[in-house]
This record gives sequence, C-alpha cells and structure tokens, in this order.
Amino acid sequence: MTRDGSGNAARAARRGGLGISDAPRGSGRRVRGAVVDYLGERIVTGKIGVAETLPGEIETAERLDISRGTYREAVKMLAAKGLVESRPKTGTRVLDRVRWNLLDPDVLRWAFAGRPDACLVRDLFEMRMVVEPAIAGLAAIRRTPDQLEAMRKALEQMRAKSLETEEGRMADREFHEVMLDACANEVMNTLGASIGAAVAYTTLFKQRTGGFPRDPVPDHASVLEAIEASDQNAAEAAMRELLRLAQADTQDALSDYASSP
Amino acid sequence: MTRDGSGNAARAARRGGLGISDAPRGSGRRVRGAVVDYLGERIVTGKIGVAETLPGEIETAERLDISRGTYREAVKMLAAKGLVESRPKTGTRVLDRVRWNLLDPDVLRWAFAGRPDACLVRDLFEMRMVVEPAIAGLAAIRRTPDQLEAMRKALEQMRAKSLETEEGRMADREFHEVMLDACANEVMNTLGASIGAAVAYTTLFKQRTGGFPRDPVPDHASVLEAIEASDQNAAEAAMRELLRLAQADTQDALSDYASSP
DNA sequence: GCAGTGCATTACTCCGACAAATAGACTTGT
DNA sequence: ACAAGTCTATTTGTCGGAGTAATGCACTGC
Repeated sequence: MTRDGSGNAARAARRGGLGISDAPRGSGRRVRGAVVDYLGERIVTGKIGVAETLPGEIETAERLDISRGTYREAVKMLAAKGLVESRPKTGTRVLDRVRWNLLDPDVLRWAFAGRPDACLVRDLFEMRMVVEPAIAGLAAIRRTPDQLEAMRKALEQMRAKSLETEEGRMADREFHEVMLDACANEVMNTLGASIGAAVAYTTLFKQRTGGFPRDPVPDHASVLEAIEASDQNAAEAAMRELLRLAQADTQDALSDYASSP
Repeated sequence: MTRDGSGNAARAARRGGLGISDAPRGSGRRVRGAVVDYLGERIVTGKIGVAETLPGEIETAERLDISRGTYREAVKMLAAKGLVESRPKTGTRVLDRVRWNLLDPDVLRWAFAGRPDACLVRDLFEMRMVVEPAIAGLAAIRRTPDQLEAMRKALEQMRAKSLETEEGRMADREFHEVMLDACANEVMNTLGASIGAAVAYTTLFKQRTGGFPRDPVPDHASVLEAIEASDQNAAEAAMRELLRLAQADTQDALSDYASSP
C-alpha cells in the first residue's frame, strides 16, 4: 500500500494539460520539465512581467499541484538561464531582460513559442547578418573534404524533398550544422547552434502562416559553391544574400500575420 | 533542541574550503552555489571528462557532505547550462562540448578560472573580431547624447585610475556596457555581455601574469571619437584595432605563462 | 532624526520514503 | 541458435515535512 495521502493520481490527471505527453525522452521532461517550460514561456512572453515577484514557494507549488522540491528545481533551472533570482525574504523575482541569457536554446524556444516578437526577430537578423557570413567565410577556408561531401549530400536532399517535409527541414539543419563544424571555432559553433534553433522556430512559423514562397536551394547552392572554391569573400557575400532573402520572407509572413490575427 | 542527527555544524566546517565566504550576496551562493561552481569548474576544465558518468546522487551527495536535494538542485543548474544530462538507470553524464552553452557567463567564468585554454582564447578573439566591431558600428549610428556623455565619463575615469585598480577596471566595464546599450540590439547586448565577462577574466589573468604593458586609453579614445562622429565605418575600424592590440597582449601573457609555469 | 534591535517572512537545507523509467540479464518460443 | 518478450536491479524522479539562515521592515531608544 502506498501512502499517497492527498492523491497523486488525481494530481497527475489535473496537470495533464501541460504537455508532458508530447515530450522527447530522456531530457528530464516529466513534471519538472513541464513546469520549467510553463514558467519559462510565461516569463519570456511577458505574461509574468519583469521585476514581478512570484508568490512564495509553498503557494506556487500548491497552485501548480507539485511538490516544493520539484518546483524549486524548476526555478533553479530558470535561475541558471538568468530569468529569475531568488533570495530570502524578498522571494523569487523576474530579472531585467538584460540579464536574460537570450542565446540559450530554451529561452529562444520560449520566445518563439507563440507569435514571434517583431523586435526580437529584427535583432536576431541583425546579429545573423554579422555572424553567419563570418561563419561561412571561415568554413570556406577550413572545411575538410568530408565536410564538403556532407554538405553536398544535405543540399541534394533539400533539392529532393521540400522544406515542407520533415526530411527537408532535417537536411537544411544538417547543412548548417556541418558548416558550423567546418568553421572550426567552438564559440561560433555554440552561437550558430542557438541561432539555428531560433531560425527553425521562425521557419515553422512561416509554414504555419502560409506556405513557402521561395525555393531555398539556389541560395544554399551558391554558398556551397563558394565554400567548395575556398573563396572566403564569396562565401560571406553568398551568405549575406541568403539572409537578405530569408529576412524578406520572414517580414512578409510577420506582416501577413499582423494584418489577420 | 534541534534534531541535527549527523552533525550539520561539523559538516559545514568540513566543506568550508569550497569558497563560500568570498561570495556576492543574494545570488543563491550558499551551499548550492558553491557546489555548482565546484562541479561546473571541474567539468569545464576537464577534470571530469566528457561523456564521463558521475557517481550516483546518494554517493556524490555524501562525498560532498550535502543533502541529496541540494545536490540535485546543483545538477539541474548545470543541466540548464547544457553541461550534463540525467536520466534514470544511466545516471548523470557530462555532455559533449558542442552541447555546452559556452556563452553562458558562468560557463565562461569556469573556463577562465584556472589557466586559460589557448584554443578557447583564440576562438573567443576570432568571435570578438566579428561581433564587437559590428557593435561599435551600430552604437555609432544609434547612440543617444546621454550614452555619449556616460562613455566620456567612463573614459575619463580610465584615464585617471589605471586598469590595475578596481575603479579602473570598473570604468572599463562601464565603457563597454554603455556601448552595448547604445547598439540597441538585445541579442547583441546579451552576447556582448557574456564576452565582456570573459574578457574581464582574461584581463585579471594578464594582471596576475605580470603587469600591463600597454595603456588602453588611446584605443578606447579613438573608438569613442568615431562614435561621437556617428561614423560607423571608423568605429568598426577603431574597434578592430583595439582588439588587435588586446589580442597581442593576451598572447604575450599566455606564452610568458607557458614558458614559466 | 537616526542608529540599533527584534520580528516575521522567505528561501535554504536536510531527511527519509516511495514512484517511475530503463539498461541489462534472463526466459521463452520457434 | 536466435529473436522477442519479460523480469529485475539500479538510478533518477517526486513527494511531504521539519528545522535553519538570511533579511526587509517596523519598532525602539537615544
């Protein structure tokens, strides 16, 4: 006989709506993972405002129908990402946006969960326009034959499938991932991966909004061509052009979305 | 009467060596904070190797002389930074470096805690050489009069005190912080702040190694001058020059250090 | 008016028990 | 002999409760 005094089964049923079901395995996504996502998204999207103080641990844990320990672990993960800070007497408060680790993959995911914020999209593209050409340029002068071959295969796969299929998106992801590897810089690799994750979300958003108006293969092909030729300047230029087009598409999707909520 | 069965006081005394004393207040730096730092540094510096599996929660908690709950909170914070992953039966293992969030301020701090890794320093400078000129350029065309004034004051303070004083380093920090603010891009702001933190650690390292061979004021002055003139290209060029000099100094300090451990 | 003190509130730490997932050994059927 | 399903031991996950430590704030005394 379990001692389950207050009804763990009933509790599990009540919190079933948080999206635990559709979770990748082994990523700590059970009760705590769901709570982290729930709170993280509410904070990043502004439902819980900056400088706002969360109710006490006991109260919040009860409201979410979880134990205090689990709630604390969730809060500590948010604290590790710079979203909140806890101290005795004052409680747990949402930190100023400048303290947020905006380059954390989870934070970006939460930021793009709903309707993307136009300012953030703009800032992100501005950053991409600085970083990604540099990455492509470095990849052009450092790539190994194996990486070149992998990028060719990924591009071929993109040509075969469309971006509307899961395989197509996978190939796009692979293309950029190999390029990141090829630039042989761990820091840029980390940054590029975060950005890539964010881009994937905006791509998904563009798809939700209304189809793909543009074939991404030509842009990617010209980037690859420059990398094959070990031409740093050409690679940078090609990547800038790719970004210009992507930004135009995103802006279109965003304004379409704005005009018809 | 407290029930303190196994001697909390004795435990606190035993773990006194972890550096809890010299901690900033209110940042969660008590027992858990010390453990996070301890484990984080051991992982990032390679004392605990990639793909290595940590001993079980109970065993590790006992070894560190802390409760299982506190240890779990610490591990969850490391997991939030992409350093480790836990799953039942398998245990907690160190993730591959590509999963690490190298742009997290804490991770960078741990990376630069001991002797800086030459590869990381190189990668970081390569990244700075891409990002920081862009930041300076944007700041040049977006700065407000207030920000201009603040940067002037910070530079003046740098001129008055040296970088060997706490006030001087503070002024340097302030200078770069205001510039980040002036570029009016939240994502670049986050990135710049992380980089700035890392730079502060290398600066401290340069100081430990053997004094400052160069006066940083002229470089900063020319950056500020370009920003005052709203000249984007000049600001980018000035920042590139500043970075070139800083990199040279760091390389010198690093090779000095290598030749005399 | 101001410095020092006490109190109430909040997070922090600890403990022990049970639940759930799962890698690996084992069993079974063909 | 081999494949597929089953069982078990191990590890993290979750829970509840109790005492500890820090600290903002009101109060007191000068």
